[in-house]
Amino acid sequence: MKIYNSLTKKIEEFIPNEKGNVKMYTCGPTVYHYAHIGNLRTYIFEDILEKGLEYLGYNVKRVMNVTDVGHMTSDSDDGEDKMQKGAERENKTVYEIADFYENAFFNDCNKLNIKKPLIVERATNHIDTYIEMIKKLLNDGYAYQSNGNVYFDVSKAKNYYQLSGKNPEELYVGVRETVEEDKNKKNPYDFGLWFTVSKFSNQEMKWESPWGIGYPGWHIECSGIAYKYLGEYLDIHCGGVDNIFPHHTNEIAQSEAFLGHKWCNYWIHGEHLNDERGKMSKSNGEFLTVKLLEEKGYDPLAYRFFCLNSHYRNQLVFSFEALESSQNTYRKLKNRIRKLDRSPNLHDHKIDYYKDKFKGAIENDLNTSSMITIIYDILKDTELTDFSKLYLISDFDKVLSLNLTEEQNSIDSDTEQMILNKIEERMEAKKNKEYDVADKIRDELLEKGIRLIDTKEKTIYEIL
RNA sequence: GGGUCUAUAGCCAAGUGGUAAGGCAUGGGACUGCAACUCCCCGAUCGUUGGUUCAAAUCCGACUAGGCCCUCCA
Repeated sequence: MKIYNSLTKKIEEFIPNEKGNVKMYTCGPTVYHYAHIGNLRTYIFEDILEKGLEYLGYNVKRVMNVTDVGHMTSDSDDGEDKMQKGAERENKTVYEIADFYENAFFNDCNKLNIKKPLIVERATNHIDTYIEMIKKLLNDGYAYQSNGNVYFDVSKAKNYYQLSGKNPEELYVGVRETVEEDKNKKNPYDFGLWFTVSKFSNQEMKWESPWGIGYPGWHIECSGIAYKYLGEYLDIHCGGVDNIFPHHTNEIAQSEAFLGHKWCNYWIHGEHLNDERGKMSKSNGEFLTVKLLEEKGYDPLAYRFFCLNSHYRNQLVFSFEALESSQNTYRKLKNRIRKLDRSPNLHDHKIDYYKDKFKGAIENDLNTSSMITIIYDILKDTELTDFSKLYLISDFDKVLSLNLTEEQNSIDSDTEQMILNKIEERMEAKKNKEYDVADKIRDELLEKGIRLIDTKEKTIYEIL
């Protein structure tokens, strides 16, 4: 499989440390608010990556964290913890906030057919691991204490700038006016490993540590959880592109300093979803959630389809017009598949041909757009029986997860009888040329999600 | 200022050196009492410009435009 590696900035052949097994770590959400659909795009990409690897025969062990502490709104002295801020906003405890939004997050994932990773861990469950790591980093001279906090010393790290591709002389600190420098640091790029209560007195979540009561920095949690569940060597680490610097850069620095060797071979990042104005964010523009899409009448899977029609490394511009178009495509595609004859009649001489094609699309840096094209190729192929087509499409849907071969929604017999009666009534009206009556019946049923389809012989219906 | 990515029809997008996949939308047609659903037909020489090559959307250079990152972010 070929995949783009942010570390080397090249498309590379993927070779896991252990043949056939993949250790994959993906950064999870900070559960202080709902996820917007841009956040979710990254999780869709990671889901495809995981399922794609499995389709190719790999055994994937995937771990994800849930950040419920330590993620600051800024790195200066007066930075607030995002969770704390969320709790104050809603007048709840941070634990209540975490529970609520973690739940909401996985709910959204569920609607988008994003599989929950094998291991999902809260940051606050592993304080002892972070403390153990920080102790060693201090002991080995990679970290230092200053004014009650513990910082990682960036100047001690090897290749600190490799992933971000930055040049230390040209890095401007505080390019944005709102960013303030932390005076406790030796080097402006140093980052916090442990904060003490001395500075954040209103912090609700705090733990004992050798450096005083306090709480961990954001970056150490991912390194800690990855280390605890996946050991010393990682094959893949994912996240959104915005995490390349500083989050992933810092993870590499502290993990490799702690472990004493190279940690992760492949860094794979998903591009952002933009709107007409640029990057989508919670603070700028419309806050688009899965719930909102549903309220506007969109199927969450149409959004998944929209994302898959593009490439994970391409920025994608969201608009309701574009989503509408995807929903249309998605609906039509499912319609075509639904009309295939399900009676068993496997005709296999081209089955492997298409499976290989599909694998080729996965192996080509996760070319989801091509995967979808292959579905259309199959539908058009006159050398395949309907049954073979269904077999192939449902096989590919293990990766795509678009419910492509889902059967028509079923209804109970009472409803069915009601519909049949209405159709009968409408036929009568049509015979008598009472088109007003006929159209009214049609409209009423449509409102209930039942579409009448007039064919030459008779009228049939479809559940939407 | 530094870094990085992108540029293919109205929109999404494939293409990884051999004469431009696919989908949506639009238009035309079939079907219909009218529609809806469905089916059929129709569109681009690939940002600009040099170069390498028998051959380039595909490789190299320049230019132009745009996105993102440079301690909130997926």
